[in-house]
Amino acid sequence: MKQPSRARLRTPIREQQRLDPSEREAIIAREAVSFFAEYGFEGQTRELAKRLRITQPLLYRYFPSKEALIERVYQDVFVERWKPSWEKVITDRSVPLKARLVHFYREYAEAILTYEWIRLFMFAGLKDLGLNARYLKMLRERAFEKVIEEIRVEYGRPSTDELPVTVLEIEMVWGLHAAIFYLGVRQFIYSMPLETDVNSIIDAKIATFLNGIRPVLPAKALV
Amino acid sequence: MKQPSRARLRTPIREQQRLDPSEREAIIAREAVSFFAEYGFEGQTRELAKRLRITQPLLYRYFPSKEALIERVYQDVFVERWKPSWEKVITDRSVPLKARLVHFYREYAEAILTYEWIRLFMFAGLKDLGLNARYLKMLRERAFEKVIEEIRVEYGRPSTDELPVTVLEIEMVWGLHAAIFYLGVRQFIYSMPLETDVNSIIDAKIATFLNGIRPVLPAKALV
DNA sequence: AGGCTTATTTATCAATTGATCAATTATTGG
DNA sequence: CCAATAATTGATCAATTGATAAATAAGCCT
Repeated sequence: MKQPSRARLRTPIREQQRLDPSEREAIIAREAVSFFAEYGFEGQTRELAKRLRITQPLLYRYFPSKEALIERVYQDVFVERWKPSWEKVITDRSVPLKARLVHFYREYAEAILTYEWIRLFMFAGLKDLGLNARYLKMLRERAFEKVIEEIRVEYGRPSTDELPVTVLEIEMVWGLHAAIFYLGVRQFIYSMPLETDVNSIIDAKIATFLNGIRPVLPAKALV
Repeated sequence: MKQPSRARLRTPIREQQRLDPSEREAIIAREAVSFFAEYGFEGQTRELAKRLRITQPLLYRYFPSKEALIERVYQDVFVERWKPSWEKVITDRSVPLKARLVHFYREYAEAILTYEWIRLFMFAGLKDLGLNARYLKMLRERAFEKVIEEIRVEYGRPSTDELPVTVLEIEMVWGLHAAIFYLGVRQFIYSMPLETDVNSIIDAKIATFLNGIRPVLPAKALV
């Protein structure tokens, strides 16, 4: 942080030190996201400290344990990156349904198709913890079920209040979700660069999805 | 470990010991598959030994290192479980195309939609090693490209020899693959039991796939 | 039965690794 | 400029963990 007051300032050999606690904490959390995404949660605290150019015990000044740091990573990646506005995008009936879905899924894909999100989510799943099930329950309530309700309305079918979402309907939405998620898996877990534009794939999948879901929608209500 | 030779034989409290080397090796390899699938490759050799009811150094009698044992696991799961007969199923033109695809994908799904296969594949991917890219290259050559060739023939399009597989075509196949694979992810990584029959999902996905791929096939050849 | 081969165990090493605590030093307020 | 606060480091602990070597003992062969 400090530049020796009277030293000739060539290349600043030493970088800053003694940061403001809130700043240091943010820096550690940010680097931890990148670090654990790369090495998994078995990544060593010493290695993380080295990347941060600090000593390993300093981590424990800011986080009581490695587990607490990992919890922070979950929070920053899986909770903070969910945008509540997406729920409004899905349900805004002043916009055509297909456009809404394209809007939502493009933005959602942009949020989760990152090295950090995809790998951390998979690491978390393999470790269990129930984090994934919890996240996907949230996703189902805030997105999947809303999508189905909007489709029901669009095609004049019974509301999901009258007739709960069926297994087949939810399975169709899962299929769309799988297609998007798998793009991330190919890139960031299999290290296979995509040869196509993500948005165009998403658009195509949504078109296929909207066609495919019609046959599995419940019959029109008897008014 | 030993059963006193003249002891009255009630419940055989201790099991056998001093197995034939080939048998012991097979037992270790089998348990290692299950063990690493559960805990990942950071699972400890002592823990594995405990599950095998043997001591940890004995593992090193049969495998020179932990890494060698992991290689064996890869071999047994990813190489041995691929059935060459599948390639004949795909290309057997005495059978209708859709039936062939259903046949292949159902059997393939049965092979990979297991706790061991799905989790080990994901663990391997996160660790890198290029194993996944290698496997998927094999899958592309032995299955994906054959599938596309058969579809081309079915619809009277140019052979993949004349006109190589296009990005859009392969992307369609990836989509089908993703749908199947993701069923395994939901079950064995997210611990979310499926509410539907796998085969019926596969059948539906194949139907959708065959519809969706028509528009992306290259134009008919000018004969 | 007895001895020999070798499968298996016991003991142990060296390197890691999460965590703790006291010493150090950068920075601020007076 | 100096002293107090506290951010940062150095030293170190205890538990793990992959691996090795010597001791033990199971079971086959004659």
